[in-house]
Amino acid sequence: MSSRGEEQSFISDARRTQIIEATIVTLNEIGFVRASLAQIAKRAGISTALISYHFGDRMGLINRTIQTLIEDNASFVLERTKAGRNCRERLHLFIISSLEYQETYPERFVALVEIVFNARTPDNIPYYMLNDDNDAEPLLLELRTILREGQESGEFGDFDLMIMANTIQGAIGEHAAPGVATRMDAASYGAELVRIFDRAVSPLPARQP
Amino acid sequence: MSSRGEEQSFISDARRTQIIEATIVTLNEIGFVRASLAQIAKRAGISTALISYHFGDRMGLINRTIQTLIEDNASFVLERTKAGRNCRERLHLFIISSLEYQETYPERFVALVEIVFNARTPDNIPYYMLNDDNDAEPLLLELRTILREGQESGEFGDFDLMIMANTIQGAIGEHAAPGVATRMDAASYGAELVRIFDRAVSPLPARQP
DNA sequence: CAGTTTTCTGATCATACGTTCAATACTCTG
DNA sequence: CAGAGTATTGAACGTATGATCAGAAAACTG
Repeated sequence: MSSRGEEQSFISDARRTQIIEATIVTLNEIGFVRASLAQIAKRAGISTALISYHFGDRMGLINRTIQTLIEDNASFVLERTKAGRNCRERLHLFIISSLEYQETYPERFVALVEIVFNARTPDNIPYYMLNDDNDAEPLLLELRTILREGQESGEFGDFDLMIMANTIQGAIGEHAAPGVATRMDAASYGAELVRIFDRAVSPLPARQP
Repeated sequence: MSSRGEEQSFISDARRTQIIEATIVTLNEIGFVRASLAQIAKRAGISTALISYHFGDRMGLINRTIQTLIEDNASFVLERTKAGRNCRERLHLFIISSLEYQETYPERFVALVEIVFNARTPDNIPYYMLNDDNDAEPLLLELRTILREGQESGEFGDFDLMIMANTIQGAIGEHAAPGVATRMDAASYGAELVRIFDRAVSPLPARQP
């Protein structure tokens, strides 16, 4: 193989995941701005040169890390969501398990936020401004699918698909931020969100005769 | 006065606002991470030393900038919101004018996001994790007031005040991010949000006899 | 165990950053 | 218009950063 070990390899996969985990911890503790290669290397107990060796670039490391975080979050939520017997149930599970993920892996969620709102693509486009048609947002795509199928089956009423998906996503993300909400456990918060969006999504009741 | 011109002064207020405006433009164009004093100074057509002279610290500049942005946004929205004749109308105006602000001053909104999600307090606490009981979030406070008064007057139904406020705030913020939504004008997006939260907030219809 | 490849480090480099300071220009005021 | 206070600059400093490289160490292979 080439001297630059950027591509897949044998045992060093473990090293790479170790470095990524150290990156996540560092991002959570001191944030994107101060998460230098030196800080990450110290936390991983290795030299900074080794990080460059495995990921080539600092940007390479960041990209792999956010990829890991998104896949993690997505598989957690999707696994629990697919147990739903109908669209309404799947929407409930989507909301609840999303909040459960935040509560279970808060450092991973913070790391994800740190990258998404700090990093920019080589074209200088912020991650949080990125077009979402690609597969960088599997959860948003799943959410839209649930909503669309619910509309098609008549389970849900009439609303703008994209906007409702964004709104639900925003509500879930907002749970992490504000002080009061953070002090509330995910289950209670999730139950209330379910109540809110259950009404928002359901068909209008038949007009009284 | 002291040789360090950090406090209020005569004509140099203009300089300070000029520097703050340059900071906003820079944050919008290249983001928080790359928005160095040199870049800001270049855009303002002055030296970096002058920034330090007026704001003491880089952190001082950032704090003044975010303060300006929050006040700007708040006064824009609050001014339009108070025209509402009842809580429902005020909620509508709150949502619509918030989106209108984003559409009218996109670079200010981006700058606000860049700071909130990048900067940390001297205690290493991310801004987006800050407790919201203080006056750093005047719009969130207003939103809660609207919802509370609506509940007290019977205009609105039963829901968790804090969570509903967070949800609405998240929905508004989310408008800026996703590709599809960004390509939609604020008025249409706002109208749909109003529709969604009108239902979420209104009292349950009387049960059929 | 000899040879080859992969993994890893310490040292080094250029660069960019925020901050400081002495010196200069400007703007008032009396 | 002199003199005092204010505004502004260029240069310099110390530091931290990401990247590079030659070479050591380890792991693997035959």
